Amino acid sequence: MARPRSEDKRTAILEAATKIVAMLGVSAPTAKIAKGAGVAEGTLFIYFANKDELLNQLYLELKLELRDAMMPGYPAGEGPIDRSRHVWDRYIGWSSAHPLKRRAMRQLAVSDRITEKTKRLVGDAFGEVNDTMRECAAGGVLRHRPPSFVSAMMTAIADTTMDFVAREPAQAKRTTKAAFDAFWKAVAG
Amino acid sequence: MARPRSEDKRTAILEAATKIVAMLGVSAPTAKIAKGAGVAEGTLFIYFANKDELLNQLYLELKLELRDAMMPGYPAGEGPIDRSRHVWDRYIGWSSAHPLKRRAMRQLAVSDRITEKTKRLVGDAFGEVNDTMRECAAGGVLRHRPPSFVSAMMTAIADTTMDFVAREPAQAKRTTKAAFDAFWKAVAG
Amino acid sequence: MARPRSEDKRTAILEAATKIVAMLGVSAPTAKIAKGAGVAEGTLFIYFANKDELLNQLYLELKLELRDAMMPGYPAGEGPIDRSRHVWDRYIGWSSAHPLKRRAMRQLAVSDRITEKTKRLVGDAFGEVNDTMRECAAGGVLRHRPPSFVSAMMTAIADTTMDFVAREPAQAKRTTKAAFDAFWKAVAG
Amino acid sequence: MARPRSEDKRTAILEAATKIVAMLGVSAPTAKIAKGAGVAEGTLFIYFANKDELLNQLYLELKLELRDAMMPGYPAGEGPIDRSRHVWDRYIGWSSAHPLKRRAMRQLAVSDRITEKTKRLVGDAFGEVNDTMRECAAGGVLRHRPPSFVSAMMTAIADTTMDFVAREPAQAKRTTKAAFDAFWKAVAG
DNA sequence: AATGAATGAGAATTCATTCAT
DNA sequence: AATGAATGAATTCTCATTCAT
Repeated sequence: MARPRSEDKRTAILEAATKIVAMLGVSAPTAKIAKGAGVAEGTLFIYFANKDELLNQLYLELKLELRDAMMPGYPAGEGPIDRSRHVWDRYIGWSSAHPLKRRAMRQLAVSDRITEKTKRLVGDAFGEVNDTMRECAAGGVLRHRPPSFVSAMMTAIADTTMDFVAREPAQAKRTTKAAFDAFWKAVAG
Repeated sequence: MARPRSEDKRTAILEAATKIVAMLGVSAPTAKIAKGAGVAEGTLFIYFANKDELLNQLYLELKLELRDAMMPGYPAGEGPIDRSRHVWDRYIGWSSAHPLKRRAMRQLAVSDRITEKTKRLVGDAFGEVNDTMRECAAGGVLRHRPPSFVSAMMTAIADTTMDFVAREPAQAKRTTKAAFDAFWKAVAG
Repeated sequence: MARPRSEDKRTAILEAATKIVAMLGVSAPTAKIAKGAGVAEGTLFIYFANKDELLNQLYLELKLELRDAMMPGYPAGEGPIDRSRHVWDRYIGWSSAHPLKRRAMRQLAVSDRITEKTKRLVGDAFGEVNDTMRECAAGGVLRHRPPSFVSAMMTAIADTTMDFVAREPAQAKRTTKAAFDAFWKAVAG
Repeated sequence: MARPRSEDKRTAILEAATKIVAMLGVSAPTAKIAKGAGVAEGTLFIYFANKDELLNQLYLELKLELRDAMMPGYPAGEGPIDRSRHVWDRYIGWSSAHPLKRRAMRQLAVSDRITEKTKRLVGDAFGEVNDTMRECAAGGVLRHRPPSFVSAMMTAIADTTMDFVAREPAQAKRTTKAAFDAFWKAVAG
């Protein structure tokens, strides 16, 4: 297990892992992931000590990417509903644009292979998002709950929304609109 | 006639599967499930043709049990908020009382091993629950969405709630109360 | 393992075994044989102590049936070629009429599960057939070989013939005729 | 590059398979074959995708080896009986020298695991042998039959011969001689 | 560093046989 | 006697990980 040399290969492995985990779950064979990345089976273990480390890294990177997609352009000067809407739209937008990433993230989230440490790192990374959520929820029934609860609520509502959008794409606009209204009432109403 | 097939053993296998799947996911070995049920490895395949059938049956039974826990005592004569509250309380109550069942249900739900047929059976079984949800949502922003969407929303919000209750049991009451208020505003507000 | 009561059941098991062994080989499961015979899995072991005994009995019965099909109507008064032709025709006739029995017999013959004892019993049973063969071969190049060798030769030539007839049924008559001529030349020429 | 795939190991697996299949039939466990070859159980599946492929390859290689043993030194200039005798001697010689190979070949031939494709490849490979047989049979009763029929007849007669040689080795010479005479009369007489 | 052959501990099933009913 | 549920060893094949090249 020597020191890895190519950042490209690491990225290729993580991208292949996204696809394969999305499709086959966390029990996806490392050999398939390596093949998808265009590297040899053994090479994977140069970049990741073992499969668990790969899965944890993947989860972390996906979550960080999602976070990075949510904040830019945040309308700090606007009212809470606009700020909330911004976060919501970004979340829905990123998830719709990257269905495999979303599916992989979910598979990882329910698996027992994501360590507490990884979960903590993810929590830390979402500090800014949570702050935003706190502001949005400042006047609502959840104002005394931890901000991560509000974030989780948004994620839960948005994920459910996307499941239905996937089932009935024709209603996408209306479903998303209604779901945001519901979410807004939930946190701020 | 030979020994009759024992309902007790079938139940024991399903109960063991609940525990093991909750802990290890759908890749839980059938050998461990059989051992947990106190039967031989081969016996499992007398009661379930293969692992997929076991997983589908388990999912169906858990969902039916949850449904049966939700409806009794439904206050049909009361106003929507009370009726809604009834369903919510029952859902939270059952899930808190059976954390392993809830966890197993989730593992199964995100796996790709639950067939469309099983999903349809579950959907049919929740007809009454969905009717209730439709009534509750009649005046809210989700009134034009399918009732199963409202049900799914409640499940999502309640599941998120329970995750936080599990993390901070001291705040259970307050968290649950606030979450119900949020849910109520979301669907009826 | 009590004493079996019904000869019908024994026969049913052997008949089912013929079909199943013909189709699946000697590794055919006893459960399938029992099902084919319309009896319970355990019943098979009342009539046959174990699978090996079933297979040996089956082999013996098939061979005896074949023998019984070959001798009746034997034209003792005719010349050797007619007598030989009689045996040949009977063998071809029986095998064509009972392709499953023939196939089962072959599967059993090449398996390692037929004991020496069974083989000896079969050899003894073919005494009369062998005597006939000795007479037929009396003037030929095989006259100093054991008569069972001549029998085996006929079986080998006839089996090969039937394989080709099965492949090209349109040529059945001509193939069979030519093969008999070849056989006759081989043993008597 | 990693270790290259070793031709030695492939050969060792096929040789072990020959022994084990000869003794136990096609139901011989792959684990035993691997052990016999001195490789790990999993290694077998690097060289052969699955058991069926192993069995088909084995059958093909044995048949090709037999063919290669039959033709060298073919006395093209001699008369038909000498040419025929050459093929016969080579067949008997190879089969006597490699009883396990012969037994394995038979087990495979009667099993249902040899695909049509493999059978066709074998048939193609025996084109030259069949041509020889056609010439030998040109003046006999089988002259209008397909040459593969004559080949099959020779194989059948020779196999029967070897069974008897195995039973009475003291008579080997005489039995083989008489059997060839019989064969010659059959095809050319 | 990169490769992919090699390993062997499982994984899901199957099946001959036993035994409670 | 007859049944078929119960058993658990055996079977084929997979896969994370190691290591010779």
